[in-house]
Amino acid sequence: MESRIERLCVEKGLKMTGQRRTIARVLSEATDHPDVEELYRRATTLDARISIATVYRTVRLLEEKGILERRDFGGGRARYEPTEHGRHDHLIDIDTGRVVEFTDDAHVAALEAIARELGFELVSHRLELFGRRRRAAGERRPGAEARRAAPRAATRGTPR
Amino acid sequence: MESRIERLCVEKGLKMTGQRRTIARVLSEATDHPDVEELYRRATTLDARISIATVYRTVRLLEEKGILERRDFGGGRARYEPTEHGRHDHLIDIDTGRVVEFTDDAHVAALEAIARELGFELVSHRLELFGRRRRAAGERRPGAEARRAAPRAATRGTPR
DNA sequence: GTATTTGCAAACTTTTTGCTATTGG
DNA sequence: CCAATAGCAAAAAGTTTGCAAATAC
Repeated sequence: MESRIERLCVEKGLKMTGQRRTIARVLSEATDHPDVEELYRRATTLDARISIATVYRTVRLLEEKGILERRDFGGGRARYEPTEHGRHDHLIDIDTGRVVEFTDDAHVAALEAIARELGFELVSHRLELFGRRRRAAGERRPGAEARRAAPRAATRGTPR
Repeated sequence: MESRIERLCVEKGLKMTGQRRTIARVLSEATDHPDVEELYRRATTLDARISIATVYRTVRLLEEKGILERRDFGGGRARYEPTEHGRHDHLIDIDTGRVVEFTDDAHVAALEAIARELGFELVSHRLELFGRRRRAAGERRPGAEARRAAPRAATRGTPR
């Protein structure tokens, strides 16, 4: 079956190689925000003859075509997600790194107003909230070290 | 004269070497958001025996001490600015790359509400607006190519 | 059939690090 | 004096690219 992303690729007139089909499928099935290495891992599970260079070239191409969007949640790696119709922003759990999506309908208007006040027309925006899970009374949260480390998501040279 | 950043360093008990003093001064005098290479350039103008490794180590240290804040405006390089008392966000002119600062007092409350609704306590946030200068009627704006290229600020491998 | 795409490995950019020499307090 | 820091050059990590072989249309 043809994946959603594959359909979009065809619509854009892209030549559909086996590799692209596989990557498109991985992207269509993803509900998170994988980085290139993760995409590569998932893709090679389905088809071993895909190189990481192809994954890089493909995400770049799909981004240029407006099919994918590149995100940066800190940590030095670009992460990707399919372009959605409904625009949304992200909240990152600083203890676990988990990403929660939310929409900010009412918000965008406020942002537009801010931009206009500064003499600009708002083209796009990036809003990321960093938060900590609120626990019920008495509930304990993860170790203190994690709490110290998390706020600055992994500095570049993090060993795997 | 002791620069503002240098004073903060001393307060934090940091050993003030000549190099750090120079970098602190450069940071204190900056009104923009320089990346490491730019800091290095400015610092070596004042004192030639500063290595780029020291600049990297210093910004990292100052960031850990809460004296500096790391920003990412796209383009693959981290940019730095002294921690301000008044919190502010950024609007990036997608035609010129110029960064405009603004405060969003009323906004933060709204963000906190969003986080709370999702079950989180807001720790920090990142808000960047990307906009285009609004011109008076009849005024022309920069070439169309620039407009196409700008939204994705320079991909990694940009030649100097 | 031919223009595109792939794999591979090498190059490149940004950032970190090991080691020795230097220096601030 | 001695722990902390600097310089240098090499290593990492992420990403891009040149080129020959493979492939979609």
